[in-house]
Amino acid sequence: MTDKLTGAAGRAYVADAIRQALRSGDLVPGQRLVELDLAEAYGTTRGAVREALQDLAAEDIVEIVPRRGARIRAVSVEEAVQITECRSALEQLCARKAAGRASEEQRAELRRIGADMRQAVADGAWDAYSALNQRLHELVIEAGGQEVARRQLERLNGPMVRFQFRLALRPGRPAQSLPQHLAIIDAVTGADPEAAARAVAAHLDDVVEQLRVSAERTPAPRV
Amino acid sequence: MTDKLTGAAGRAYVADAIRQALRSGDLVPGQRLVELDLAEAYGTTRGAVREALQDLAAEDIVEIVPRRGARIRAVSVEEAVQITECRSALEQLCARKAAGRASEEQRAELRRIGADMRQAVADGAWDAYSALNQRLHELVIEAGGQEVARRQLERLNGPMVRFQFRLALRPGRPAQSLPQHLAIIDAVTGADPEAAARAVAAHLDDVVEQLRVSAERTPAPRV
DNA sequence: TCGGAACATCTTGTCAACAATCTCGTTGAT
DNA sequence: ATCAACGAGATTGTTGACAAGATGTTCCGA
Repeated sequence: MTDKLTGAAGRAYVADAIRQALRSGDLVPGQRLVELDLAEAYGTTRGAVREALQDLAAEDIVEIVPRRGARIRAVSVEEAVQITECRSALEQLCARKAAGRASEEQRAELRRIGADMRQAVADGAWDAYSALNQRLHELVIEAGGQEVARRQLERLNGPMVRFQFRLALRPGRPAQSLPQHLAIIDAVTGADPEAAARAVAAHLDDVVEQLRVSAERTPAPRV
Repeated sequence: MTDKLTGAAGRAYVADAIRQALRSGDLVPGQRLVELDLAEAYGTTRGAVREALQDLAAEDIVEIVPRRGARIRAVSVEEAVQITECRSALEQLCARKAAGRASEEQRAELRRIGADMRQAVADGAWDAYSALNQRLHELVIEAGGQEVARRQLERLNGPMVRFQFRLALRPGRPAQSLPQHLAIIDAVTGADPEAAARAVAAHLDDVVEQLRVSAERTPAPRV
């Protein structure tokens, strides 16, 4: 860390750092992001920070209002629901394709993930479960070979980090979602496209449900 | 038009101008976009052009490679198919919602569009038909109230302009798509969510089919 | 005490010049 | 004739300074 991270390198670095800070809760929605502060904090130039903020704005993670700077965008429950519905539509597509064209290796990895998930829930290993969950979704998208859908889903997930961690915390949540995940795995490895789509839809409908319930119990996010 | 269009104004202006130029065929895939040339052509500064290019890159319309500048991105047929499949997934979602919650005004406008489309095909009024087609898709999204899906669909359509115009040119195309459009309208106005989703899926499956056929007849786009 | 006008400060937007890199045509050797 | 090395010109990347707008503070009058 001798030299300043400048230009393109700094741009990616700052963007990643902010995404990370959001995940870990160091940044909260509504918080102002002052270019010069960030530049000093991360050892870059204002230019690099500026471009990083543009990138994050394109991902709908921050909101830039002219002459007033950038702030972390707050995502309403209603918007989180819509995002999840879009995710559902796109992941159904991927799962359908994956059921039809996944390689034998991919099906094997899916089965392995299923077994590991059972184990993780039995052990109460929530971090491991969460990682497996993520890998499962990735693998379905990858096996579906839908590059375009993958990009869309990435964008969709950007603003959701805040909600995801609220959801994962709910007690009993892993036990509830486990059978849904296993159903997805069974359908894809069983080469049944329609069942795969239905399983994904059922899982994400449940996530929507959980979002709505969590909205009632949690105070509205501050702006 | 006395003064230079500077800053944010120029940025939006240049981005729009490039999108327009792409639609009208003045720019072709692979073409280099030199910052200084564009700045002079549109009467702006290099800075504004630079930012406009970043925006277009975020929309996947241009491709920026470091130190080598921006060029119009070429979209392969395979990618166009994937884009259309994603569109299908998202528009099915919107149509389902629209069937359930469209206002009476919106249903009335849909019926009107249907009638106008019949007329346009009967008259051979292809420009009018194309405009009605666009309005139909917009209206379904709007009636569905899916703001998130709308944004996603906008992004999706950016790189497709080139293919869209190739498709619309095919003789007999309007006559072929008319019944599909009418089926969508009937399902939405008839408040039948599943039929609406099926109708949208059928329409876009046909578009995928057309894309594949057109790929066989048209030489591969130059890079 | 409250409202608001004038001011000081902070922050973002813009530009022009400079630096770094790439492209392409030329030259010279094999 | 082919190829590689070279160099001039073209093009993008980066920086620092300045301009312009927003925010917050102080102070005065009612």
